[in-house]
Amino acid sequence: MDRRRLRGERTRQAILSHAARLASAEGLEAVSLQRLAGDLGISKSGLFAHFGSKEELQLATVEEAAWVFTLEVLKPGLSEPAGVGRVAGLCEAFLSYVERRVFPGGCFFEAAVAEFDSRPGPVRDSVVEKRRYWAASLARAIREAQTAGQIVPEVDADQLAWELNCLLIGANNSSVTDPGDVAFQRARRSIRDRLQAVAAKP
Amino acid sequence: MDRRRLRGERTRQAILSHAARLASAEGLEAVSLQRLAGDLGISKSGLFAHFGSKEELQLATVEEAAWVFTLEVLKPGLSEPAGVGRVAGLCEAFLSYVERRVFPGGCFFEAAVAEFDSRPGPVRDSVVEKRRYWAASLARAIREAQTAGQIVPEVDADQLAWELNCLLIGANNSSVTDPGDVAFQRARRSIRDRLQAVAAKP
DNA sequence: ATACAAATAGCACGACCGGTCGTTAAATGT
DNA sequence: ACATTTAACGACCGGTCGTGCTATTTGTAT
Repeated sequence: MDRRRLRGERTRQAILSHAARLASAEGLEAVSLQRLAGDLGISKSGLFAHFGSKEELQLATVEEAAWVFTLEVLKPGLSEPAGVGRVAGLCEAFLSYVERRVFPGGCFFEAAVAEFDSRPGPVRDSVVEKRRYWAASLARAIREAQTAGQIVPEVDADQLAWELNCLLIGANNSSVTDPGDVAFQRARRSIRDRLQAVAAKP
Repeated sequence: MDRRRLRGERTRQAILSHAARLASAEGLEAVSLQRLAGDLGISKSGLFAHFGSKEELQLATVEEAAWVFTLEVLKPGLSEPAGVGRVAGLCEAFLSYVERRVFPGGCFFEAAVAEFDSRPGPVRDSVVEKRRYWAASLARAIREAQTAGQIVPEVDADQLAWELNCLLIGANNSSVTDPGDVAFQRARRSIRDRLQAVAAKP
C-alpha cells in the first residue's frame, strides 16, 4: 500500500535533512557520500541507493532546503496582512531564520549560489530559481504595500526589493564572519530606516 | 646573485595569478594542483615545489588576490581627495573591478569568504582580515568626509559603511547570477541616492 | 668548457572520491 | 507458510587528490 515505503522514506528524509544542514556550512560538493553515511551510521552504498547519482542527491538536498525555507521564512512572513507589515515581516522572518541557525552555516541558498554560480548545470539552475522566487516574493509584498497606500507609489518596487535583499544577505554574510549579533542589529536598523523613508504619510 | 631566482619567481607569479583567477570562479579548494599545472603546461611536482603544501599555495593565492585588489580598487579609490568624492570613488572602483571581471568569478574575496567562513584555519583568517581592512577603509573615508563637512555628523559611519558594502557585495553576487548590467545599475543608483541623503547642505 | 645550484620533471604512495556489484535480512502480499 | 519486493550491507573498481623522494634539465659564475 502507500505505507510500504515508510522505512525508506524516513531514512531518505534523515539523509536530506542532515545533508542540507551540512552543506550550508561546508558546501554541497564537500558533503561526500562517505561523510554523510558515516554521520548517519549507515553504509555508503545503502545511502547511495536512495539517489541515482551524487547530482540527484544534491538536487534533492536543494529541494529539502527549499521546503525548510518556505516553512521558516515565507510562511511566517506572509502570515502578516498585506502592507508594509508584510514587507517587514518577510525581512524579519529571514533574519530570524539566519539568526536561529536553522542551517548551521547561515542561509543555505546563499552558500549554494556562491558555490555554484560559475558552475552550469541543474543544481545551479535550481538554486538560482529558488533565490529568484524569494526576491520576487519580496518585490510583490512591496507592490502590495503600494496599492494599499502604505508605501509611496514613486518608489521602484524591484529596486527597493533588491536593496532590502542586499541588506538581508549582508547580515547573513556578516553573521558567519563577525562575532555577536552586531550584523543583525545593523540590518534591522537599516531596514527599519529604509522602510520608514518610503512609508506614505497617513 | 639576486637575479638567480628570476626564472622561478616568474613561474611562481604565473601560478598565483592563474590560481587567483580560477579560484574566484570555482573556489579555492576546487583548484587542484593537477588542474593548475595542466593549464600552465608544467608538471604537478614542478608546481608543487614552489609551495610546501596546498595550504601555503592557497595562502599565497590570497596574498596575490589582495595585491590585485589594492591595485585595482583601493589605489584608484583613494586617489580621490578626501570627502564624499572619495567614498563614491571607492564604491565605483569596486563596482568597476567587479564589472571588468578582474577576476572571472567576480570579487575574489567574496567567493573565498563564502567558501571558508565555516572552515577555521589560516586561510579563513587571512581572507577575513583582508575583508575587514576593506570595510575599515570605507568607514574611514566616510569619517573623513564628515570631518570635511561633506557628510552630516549625525550618521553612524560604521553603519553607513556596512550598508554601502552590502550594496557592493549585492552587486557582485547579482552580477554572477543575472545577465546584463542591471545589478550594477541598481547598485550605482542605490549608492548615489544613499550618499545624497546623508550629504551636508552647502 | 665545466661545475654547481636552482628549477622542473618523473614516479610512486596512501587516502579518498563517486559509483557498481552481488548478497542478506526484513517487511509485505497472498 | 511461502514468494516477492525493498532496504541496507560489504567489497571493490577506476580515478583523482595532496604529497613525498629522486632524477634531470637549465641558467649562470668561474
